[in-house]
Amino acid sequence: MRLSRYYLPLLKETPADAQIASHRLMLRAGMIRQEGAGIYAWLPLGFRVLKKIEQIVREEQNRAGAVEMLMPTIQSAELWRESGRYDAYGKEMLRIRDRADREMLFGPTNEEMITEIFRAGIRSYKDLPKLLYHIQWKFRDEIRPRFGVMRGREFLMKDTYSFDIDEASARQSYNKMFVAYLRTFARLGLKSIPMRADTGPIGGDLSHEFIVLAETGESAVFCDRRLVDLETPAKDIDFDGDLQPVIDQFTSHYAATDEMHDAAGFEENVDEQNRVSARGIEVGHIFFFGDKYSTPMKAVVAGPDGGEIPVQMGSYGVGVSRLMGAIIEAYHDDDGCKWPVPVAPYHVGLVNLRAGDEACDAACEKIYAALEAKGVEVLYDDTGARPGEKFARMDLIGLPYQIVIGPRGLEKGEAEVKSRVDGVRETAPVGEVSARVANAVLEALQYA
RNA sequence: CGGGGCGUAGCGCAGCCUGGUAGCGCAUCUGGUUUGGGACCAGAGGGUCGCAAGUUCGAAUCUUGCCGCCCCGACCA
Repeated sequence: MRLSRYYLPLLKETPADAQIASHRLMLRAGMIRQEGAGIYAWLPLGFRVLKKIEQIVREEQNRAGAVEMLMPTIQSAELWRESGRYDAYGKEMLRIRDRADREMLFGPTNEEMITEIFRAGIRSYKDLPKLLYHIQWKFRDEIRPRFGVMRGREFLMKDTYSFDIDEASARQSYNKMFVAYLRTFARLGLKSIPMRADTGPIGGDLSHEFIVLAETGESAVFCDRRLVDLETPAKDIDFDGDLQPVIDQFTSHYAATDEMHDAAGFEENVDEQNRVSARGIEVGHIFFFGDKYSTPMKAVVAGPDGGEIPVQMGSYGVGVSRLMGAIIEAYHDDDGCKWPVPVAPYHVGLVNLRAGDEACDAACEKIYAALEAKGVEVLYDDTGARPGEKFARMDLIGLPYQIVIGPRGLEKGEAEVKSRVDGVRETAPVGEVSARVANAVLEALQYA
């Protein structure tokens, strides 16, 4: 993409409303624009990152055996009356009416709808288990939206729903999502820590929040350092095999958010040097809730003996748009974002220091074409801006690699390559620079 | 929802207390000089002062109501 054709409204000054780094940088780097309290438009640069996060989430869901679909954002009140949540949900639910004065709502989640869809198509225990998901915009009329996309009212969420014949089978579904989440967050460059979450009135131990450690996190968290060092399950893990050992590994050490924290237990069970007290961002939440919806909504299947059995359900959410904020919180410095390659809006920023100069233009065009041919995504700064401004904005938007072409270097046949993550700058022969950078990018994408 | 604050040019702000020509920096446009870390000179354009009502000869400024946004707390991906 040529910057001259792009829409990239950068802000030189720090927006007064933005309190945390990710919000500030998303506004400054022209990735989002606020359209209302907790409501954001996704500008081209931010949209690309959002789509990449979404795609990684999708790939890991598919790998775990979940099946993608898409449910609408608008739902009817009728459905929610069946589960009893229409009245219970309160003011967080945005309620609207259509022209016939029918009560509708903008979905804050989809348990009711997926249950309705499930019961319409499944009759027998032989058709179980089922694992369905979608990635769709949600609206929750939060009392206090804040921190940009970290707590928006409208947000993009991946929500999966599991349907099983009994609790043992449901646990396997739960474990699949548990492993899928560990892999998803790792691929996004994040260290996530599963923490036992409050299961509410249902009880049991089948609810975990996935927390990313970050100074600006909304909740205080406590965990055992050994958890942080555990290895992410490999991509060839057998999702239909016994996942329990992996889950046990990740749940055997102390980890709790402040509402579940037991200070005495923490000190008793965790050596002092392994105690981590930090702040975290909740990026995922998995939950088993049994027949909470299937019984009132009559989502039943015929069992082996012909009797009706309410299905055992679970739901599994990932805050896709929130993840973007979490990634920036983890990867930035004073100058801007430092995108990990897999989610970077473009892999390479090609900086033409003297647009209009024949030699510079020609060298840039050649590199641009060579990189694109290899599948490397390039944002080519072909504008007439001054060098200082070009450097500053490349650092701000934080593409992993910058290739700098200027008259000074060209005289010696050299290009400069800067790695945004570590700030290391190297020179390379102009003829080799595209191959060298392409290799680095493609290697970083291998992880998947 | 309770507490605090803000709304003036695209962005960041001053002016308001003490009513009287709407201002500054950045950005934008034109011309010129520049060009390896957010340039310089000269000129120009751009404003329903959040909305409405009231007080007044006169309101960005005072009063009332409404709307929007931000921050702190209880809830959430």
